[in-house]
Amino acid sequence: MSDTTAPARGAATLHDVARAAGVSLATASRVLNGSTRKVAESYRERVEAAAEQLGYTANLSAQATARGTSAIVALLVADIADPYFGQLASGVARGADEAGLVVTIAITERDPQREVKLVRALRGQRPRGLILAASRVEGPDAVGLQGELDAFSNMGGRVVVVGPGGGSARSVAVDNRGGSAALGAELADLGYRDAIVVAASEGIRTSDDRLAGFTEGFTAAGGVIREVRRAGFTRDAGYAAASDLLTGDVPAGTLIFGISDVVAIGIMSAVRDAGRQVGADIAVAGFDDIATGRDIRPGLTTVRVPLEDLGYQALHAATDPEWTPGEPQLPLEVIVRGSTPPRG
Amino acid sequence: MSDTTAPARGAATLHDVARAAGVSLATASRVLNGSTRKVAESYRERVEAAAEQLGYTANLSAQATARGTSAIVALLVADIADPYFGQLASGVARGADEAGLVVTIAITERDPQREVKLVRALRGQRPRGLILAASRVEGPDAVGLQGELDAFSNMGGRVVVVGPGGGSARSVAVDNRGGSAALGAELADLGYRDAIVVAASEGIRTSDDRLAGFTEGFTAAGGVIREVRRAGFTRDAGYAAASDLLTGDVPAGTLIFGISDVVAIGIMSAVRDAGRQVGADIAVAGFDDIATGRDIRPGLTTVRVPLEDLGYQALHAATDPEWTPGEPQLPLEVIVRGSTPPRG
DNA sequence: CCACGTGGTTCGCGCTCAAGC
DNA sequence: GGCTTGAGCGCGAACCACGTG
Repeated sequence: MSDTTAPARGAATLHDVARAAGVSLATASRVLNGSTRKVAESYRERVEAAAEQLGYTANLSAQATARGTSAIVALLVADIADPYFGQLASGVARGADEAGLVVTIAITERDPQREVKLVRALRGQRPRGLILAASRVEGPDAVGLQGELDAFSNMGGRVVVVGPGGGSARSVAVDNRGGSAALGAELADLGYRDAIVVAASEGIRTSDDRLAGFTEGFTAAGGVIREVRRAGFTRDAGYAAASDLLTGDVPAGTLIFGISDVVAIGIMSAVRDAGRQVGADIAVAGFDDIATGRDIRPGLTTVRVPLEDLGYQALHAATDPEWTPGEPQLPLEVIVRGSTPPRG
Repeated sequence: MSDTTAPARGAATLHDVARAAGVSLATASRVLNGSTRKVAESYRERVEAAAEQLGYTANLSAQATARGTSAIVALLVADIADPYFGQLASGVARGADEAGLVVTIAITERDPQREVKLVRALRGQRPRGLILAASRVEGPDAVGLQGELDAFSNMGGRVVVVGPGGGSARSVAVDNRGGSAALGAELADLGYRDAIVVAASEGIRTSDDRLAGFTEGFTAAGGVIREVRRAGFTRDAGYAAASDLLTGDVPAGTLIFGISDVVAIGIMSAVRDAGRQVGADIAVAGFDDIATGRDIRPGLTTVRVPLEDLGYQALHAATDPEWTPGEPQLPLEVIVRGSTPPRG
């Protein structure tokens, strides 16, 4: 008469379940945590009942050490409160859930040094995959990163970069150049002739590509890029850049293209705070189509990128053994809203 | 002449490091992963050098099984793309980072059944703490949840509920009632007399408290709640409720209070799509003060709750052994913006 | 001879998987 | 065939074995 059904301090172990069911550890393991081998129905039922009754849940850490591989995917973003990363993370989470994986998240705060440290720390978890959603994998800042990333790869983990990839990592990319070229062309068609671009620092591929594409599309259709301001990817950077811009002489009818929607929203606020009007006076456009762009007035003209799908694809790139780069190239779409009314 | 410095397939283990440094496992363990015991400087250096050179990082899973406790905190949110949860998660992540913890995140999609499954799955990780940011821990839906939560507690994990807590779980709460009472009073002072509230279902504490508080503050100052509509916590729910509302007769000067900013933003869009104007015509107010509320026009009147701090506190509630409920009650502040202009 | 301080050995954490009966 | 036994995953923490004073 042993105290079999004790709720126990500290989780029930597989051992407890096996004992309660009167079978061996291996048998219990087979029925509860998959295996190719079969086990007789009668045993299976007993084990399942015991597990249920003890509230057993496999200890994933132990499983991971025993199996040598974990069920974890790590996600690295610059700022989870930023809607861009939020939507992306949504897709990652959905995919992970479907695949029975758990996602751990870390925030770089856009600090390359911090990012290196985080990758190193995350490596400790031996995740199956690592998704980098906000990093420059090239350039001088990335020197330490590459080392960590390689170490991660050598460990058997898969590295996925969202955006322009580099090196051995898989990458899930968006056609930034093509999308902004289409945006530029469309806006020129609407009658805009003078544009200012608020971009990030040179060397940041996403920014460079969007700038290049926009320039291409806009000038080809007869527009002129008056100026390129260097800011960052945040709302406040956009606000500051535009505020500064507007202390100078910006004629009505000028278009300001923010390198991302978040930046563009900062620009819109700055325009208004400078006593100007968004739309007919100063037009604003962005890139990404975050949800907010739909609810602000005037609506924000932008290029829609299916962010959630992007995250979903990143997850699969990180976990599917056979995966071919640039699989389903995500469809981009120019969306014209009130922030860029047609210009006579 | 053994192949000591081999980069190795599959991560370097503590064993590798010890061998490379010519010491025992225990010594290597002592220098790399804390211990009360000392080890001679000469050994220490050799171990550290070897670890550095092999790119060693402790296997957290193995550590967790050996120690019997992990360095993980689990976070459960309804939707990570929702700015409310995004900002909250930001604070959780910051606190975790400071404490050397890793956070794993899961999305409930506001589905109670799903939530139960997730808690069970997360339990497998044996996290040190579990933060529930979006759940009703009371009511009929919560019956299964409570069981999982108890199991989690019995395992030695700490459960923290963001919002009105229940049962044995710690909770980090916001004074929803007081905040919305203040908001109601302030709006009545501005001259509003008729209000419609778009809330969530009855039984959801956050919604109930905000509704009760608002009613209290608004009526005490002479206002009248004309109607309470039941929707949900999403932008689309707010939009739908308000659209429906506006097919009926809603006189100018009416105030619509959305149970959260996200809902309020949906309401604003619906108001506009119905051909009405936000502000002097139909006034709108929300709760939370998400970042977007500052950038839309007119600005959204709301109650500011320091969401990031809330997340930060939740993390500490989940990890600090000595922690007293309702420690620093978070300061709330009514913020009046253009969506509720003073009414003659 | 007995503390003490420092390094090594060994067992076990909870689990999986290959080999045995 | 179906189940069990046993070895081992990477690590931590007792425990033991020395060498000093």
